[in-house]
Amino acid sequence: MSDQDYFDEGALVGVLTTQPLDRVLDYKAPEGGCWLGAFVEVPLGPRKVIGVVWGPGRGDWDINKVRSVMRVLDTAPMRSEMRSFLERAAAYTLTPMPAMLRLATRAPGLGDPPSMRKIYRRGEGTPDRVTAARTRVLEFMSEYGDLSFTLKELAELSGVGPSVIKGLVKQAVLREEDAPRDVPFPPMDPTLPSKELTDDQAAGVAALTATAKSRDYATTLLRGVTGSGKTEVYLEAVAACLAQGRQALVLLPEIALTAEFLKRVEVRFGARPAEWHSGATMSERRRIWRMVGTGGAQLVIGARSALFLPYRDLGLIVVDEEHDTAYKQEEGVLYNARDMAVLRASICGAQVVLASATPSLESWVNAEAGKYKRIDLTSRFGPSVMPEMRSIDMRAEDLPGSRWISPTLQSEVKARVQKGEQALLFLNRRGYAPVTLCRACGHQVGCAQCDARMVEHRFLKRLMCHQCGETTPMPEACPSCDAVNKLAPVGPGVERLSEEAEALFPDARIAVLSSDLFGSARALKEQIVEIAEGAADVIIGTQLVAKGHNFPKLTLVGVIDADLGLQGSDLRAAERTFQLMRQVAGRAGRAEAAGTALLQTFQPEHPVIRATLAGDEEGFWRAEAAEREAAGVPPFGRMAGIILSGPDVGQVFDVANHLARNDQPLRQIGAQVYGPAPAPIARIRGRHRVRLLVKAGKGVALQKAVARWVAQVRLKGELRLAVDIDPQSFF
DNA sequence: AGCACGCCGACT
DNA sequence: GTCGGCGTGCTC
Repeated sequence: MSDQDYFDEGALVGVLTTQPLDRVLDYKAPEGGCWLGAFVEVPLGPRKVIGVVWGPGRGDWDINKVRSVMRVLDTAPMRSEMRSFLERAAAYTLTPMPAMLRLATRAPGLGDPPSMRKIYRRGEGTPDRVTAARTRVLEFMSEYGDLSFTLKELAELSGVGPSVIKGLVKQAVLREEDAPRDVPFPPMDPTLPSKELTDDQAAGVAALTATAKSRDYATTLLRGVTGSGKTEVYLEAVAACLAQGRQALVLLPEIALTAEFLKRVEVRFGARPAEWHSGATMSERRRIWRMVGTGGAQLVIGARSALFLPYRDLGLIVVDEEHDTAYKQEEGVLYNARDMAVLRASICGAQVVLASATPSLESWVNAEAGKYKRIDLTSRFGPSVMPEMRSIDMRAEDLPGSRWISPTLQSEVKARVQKGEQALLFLNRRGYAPVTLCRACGHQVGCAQCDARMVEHRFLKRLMCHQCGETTPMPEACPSCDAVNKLAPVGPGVERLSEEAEALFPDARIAVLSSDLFGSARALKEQIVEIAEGAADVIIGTQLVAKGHNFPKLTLVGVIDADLGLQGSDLRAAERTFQLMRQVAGRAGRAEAAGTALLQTFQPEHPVIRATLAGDEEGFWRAEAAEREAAGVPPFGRMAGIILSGPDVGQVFDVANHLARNDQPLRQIGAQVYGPAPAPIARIRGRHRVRLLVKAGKGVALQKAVARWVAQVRLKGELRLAVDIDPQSFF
């Protein structure tokens, strides 16, 4: 610690708290002084709050009102890497620092003294009677007695009930002691043997190990289809990192955090890692938070928020299934864990491994540009097995305007159900946002003001653009081919699709899988497991893909609307369709029955559709990249979403319109603003939500311009404004 | 975020 | 009279 990091008693220090005040507050250092990064308790109005010493005080507050830090907490100070990470993440996502600090202090009882628990040790006494159960406990204790166990652990591990333990305590055969609850995690052993590696796995491991030894920042895209052993490869990167004495973090989409995965980790390293997820109890969270800070946890397996734990020396972050949309936090602080992992690693000199069978286009472009290294694993089962893939030309199908399952797809589904197999009807989109399309010529009605598609709003009898808010009356005839009464909304919500499926397949068990329908990721995960085991014949879903689940009975995938995303309303729709195809390919290779994938499309000749059907990954990415580059959208341009919300629609729109009109700060960087338009979820808990979309060139200072732009409005009352840099969905 | 202050309706 | 509704504003 340098002199500048220490503050003598009475010196002015700046303290960052989690209170939403827009500045660091001045306090006097307490008796005994304090230091940069120290967690402190400070008085704020009538309350005590927790904060972090962020630097010297500014001295611009009335000195008579400046109060003293009450105490320095008995917690490892926040390291300078962590402070810069939070500052840079805040600047990137335009998040106020207090909200950022809240993310980083998501552990309960930070200010409490260490909590204690009872542990059991061998005592002096001898049992009055020797029973089989007592013998088991004593044998267990003589072998492992120098470790400490709680009542529950000791009972379970020696195979007796808790009353047996209590009985032995009474006779002083065992001794009850108080011990701190937050104890280090068992050490990981990186020297245990790995699984046998194939040549290309070994080459990948060698490359990642070399990077780990350099202790420099680097990001590697690890591509490998299902069954290619990418988990084995990145676990060796973890081993190399642990062998360097540094900590490692494996991020998984919440739903992929399974007992099965943890078992593999335990086999490789001989102990259970720390598990950080939404279901963790308060005391588990507290233990992990503390132990990560003191080095008592070497390996953390966690969901995205594990990125904000106070690691003492983080050397590796693995982002598994890096393409997964669950990495984007959509509430509160809006951040993408994959991007934040790269940021954090670049600050603390760690390496990042982005693992996926089907990388996001962003990562593919970064690897192509040489910003990321790239390791490709081929399947250990030979060339990847692709399902039989065909398009269904919807222009040739006889289908009324209100239905979406074509006769061809319908008969294929029926055939599978009769054989006792499963079929998945995949809707590449969440929520209800239909596209207006001509069933005679396939023309999609586009917006005259921008390049998005028009969406029908039945109750208004108008078409609306969800990007810029433009509306027109519902036309009678197709603007392209003049056919009358052929315009129809396509892309039904999952609920409407399930109604259609129930009518078409009355004897089949139909399950709807949509994240909107489940309260928690856990409930969704349970449902997925049941379905995988055969609890449904027809699955209707938007997102069960890419979660690492195996569906042995699934032999048919029908993509209801493969065209979504080909015209700009949801950038990633084509990407997700392609990822789904690859996932199905992986499953078809393992299941006994051959897989078939059918894409319903009005544009079978489109390059993206053709590459998807051909299973040509590089071709797909090149076609998709070309589309996005032409449209100037991410990753070839930058975007920001502004969501205004409040209980009064009119008021929300007024502010949004005011912002849209006063766009000078955006025009200065050549950015355009679209909207206001209803947000993806137009109303949440009685609050109306309206969105503005900003589109800018690649090299511009987007955040600064957006910050100056939104600073023009002062929000009164219930009105809220949130900025979403790099939004995931656009309509 | 909390919590106090403060200024108008239906209760003892 | 006064209990309490939640709008407005302050916290180093």
